[in-house]
Amino acid sequence: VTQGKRGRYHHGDLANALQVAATELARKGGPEAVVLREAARAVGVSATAAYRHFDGHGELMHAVKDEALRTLAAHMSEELAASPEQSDPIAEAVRRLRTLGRGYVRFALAEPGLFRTAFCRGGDKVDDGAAGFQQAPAFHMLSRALDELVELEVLPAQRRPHAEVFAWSVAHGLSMLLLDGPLRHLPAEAQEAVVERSLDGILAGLIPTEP
Amino acid sequence: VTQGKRGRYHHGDLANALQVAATELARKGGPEAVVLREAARAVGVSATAAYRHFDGHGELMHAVKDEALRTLAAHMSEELAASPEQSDPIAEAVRRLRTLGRGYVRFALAEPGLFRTAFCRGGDKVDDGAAGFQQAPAFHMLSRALDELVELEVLPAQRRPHAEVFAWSVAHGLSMLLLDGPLRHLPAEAQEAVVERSLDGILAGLIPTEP
DNA sequence: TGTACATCAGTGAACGCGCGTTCACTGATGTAC
DNA sequence: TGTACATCAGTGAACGCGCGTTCACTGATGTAC
Repeated sequence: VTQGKRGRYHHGDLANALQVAATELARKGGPEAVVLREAARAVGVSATAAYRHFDGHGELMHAVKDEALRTLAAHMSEELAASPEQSDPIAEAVRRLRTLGRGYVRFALAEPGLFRTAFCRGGDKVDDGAAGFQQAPAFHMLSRALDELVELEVLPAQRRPHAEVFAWSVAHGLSMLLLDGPLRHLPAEAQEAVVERSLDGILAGLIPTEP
Repeated sequence: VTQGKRGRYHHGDLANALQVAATELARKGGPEAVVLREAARAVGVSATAAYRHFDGHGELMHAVKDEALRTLAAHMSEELAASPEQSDPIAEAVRRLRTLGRGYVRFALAEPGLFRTAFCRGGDKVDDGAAGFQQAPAFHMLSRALDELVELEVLPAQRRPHAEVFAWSVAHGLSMLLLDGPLRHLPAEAQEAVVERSLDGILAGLIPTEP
């Protein structure tokens, strides 16, 4: 695709450009800010042009949600890569689970617009079935960390079923409460304390410990 | 206040009537459905009349959020009263914690419009400080149940701080994931399983158990 | 008990807004011969 | 290599919508004397 030519009639990559612009709107203003006309304006194209590439506002929204979800997963991967690996395999598996959870909440706090958009209502494809979420990259990372804990025999096998949902619920709920909920005015240090305590709760909820 | 006289010029209880109507809109359609003009229409009054009693849409919204929160707390209380009391004090405290959590999630699933409205953005008073949420009735019930567990020495005192936030996060996150999130298409029985497993997680996360 | 008048609680018309979407169109591109 | 023409990817004007809010107003209520 040629590029750089200004003012050319055929954009060449409009679908992509619109999605990028719309995602930027979401980043700055959350799901309500994802406005088809404004994305077109940002790209320098008439609103109508968007209809060549998206079925309408709903489809554009869905594309943005997808990208937000991918960005969340990428952020979690990065945090995983950034924190030092442990030599002890158990400590390493635990570290992964913790880091994944912390990455989730941190992303929510760092990119509230994208996070809200990723989990807002509407803009769903009809065909995503009951278990489609299991293909989500973030979910997959979480599953692998939990499987590892089972293999290392620190997470008892009978606690394995639905463990993802439990861990996910903690991270997600905490994110929402800190972002838009009753915890939204907590000072930064209290926020951190609350996050770490909740991560403790995930681990304690999964890994048996003697009193 | 006299009532029953139809078509009288002075309503007598307009503020209340508008709040009830607006809450009903929220119940049926979530926060976006809370429309000042529609609430006025439902009461049979001009839109302008609402401005005698509310500063505008934001204040009406705030009133609805407050009521939704109170309804959630009431629902949790009811579930508590409905489930049989245990004679063993420890079992009883555990049952309370579990029932509270289950009541929270069940309310979310039974009244999605109110639940979403209770936790939507916007419509906040400026004066609710950093710790205002601790006065919320639902939070208070949760705190009491946790205090009881400490007194009975099943919840170690060093785990007490922020325990509310952890428990709340599980219930809230699970509710959101089931309602609008990736778990939204889970069949009913899988939903129940996931709820119970997550409640297990709350308890295991707080109460030490030997392997 | 009656009357004047301030105050309260409504009315209805109007405004501006920006959205998503449709319509008939036109300029650019690429392919067949 | 040139030309005719189908197709593709844009344009710009227009529509209807319903919202929150403001404005000047009027009917009802209650109080002072």
